[in-house]
Amino acid sequence: MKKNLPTKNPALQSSPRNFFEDVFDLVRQIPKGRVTNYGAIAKYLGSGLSSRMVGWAMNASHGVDPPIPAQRVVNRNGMLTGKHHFHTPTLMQELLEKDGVAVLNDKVVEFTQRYWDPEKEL
DNA sequence: TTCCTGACTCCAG
DNA sequence: CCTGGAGCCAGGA
Repeated sequence: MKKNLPTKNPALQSSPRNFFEDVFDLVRQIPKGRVTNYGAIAKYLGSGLSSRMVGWAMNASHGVDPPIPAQRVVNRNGMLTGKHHFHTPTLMQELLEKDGVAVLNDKVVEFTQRYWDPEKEL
């Protein structure tokens, strides 16, 4: 029993609803101008999760309402590894800059200062 | 069912 | 400092 969800998103229909729900919910809580990484989300959400799963969830975040600020999730080095999964390869950076986050060479500038740790902030 | 792949991370060399 | 391999969990072929 994990289907029959009232959603049009196929990813949400055939997967553990909690997982996506939790990831999306947490990502939405990332403050504007801050960023976090996949591992931190995985760790915060629970023990069994791996960072790959978080990226996998982000892959399903398109077309979700309310929108997911997926641009605020980068890898542990602050690099925009997921940029190619956006509508355009430059969209992720553009969204971050709109958030007031400078990006240089696919990396978040001053990543350690911008870093937002859910375990500490929540 | 087995095998491959992935928006990641850690550890060894 | 950089590279490579293993671990990770779920989904698709």
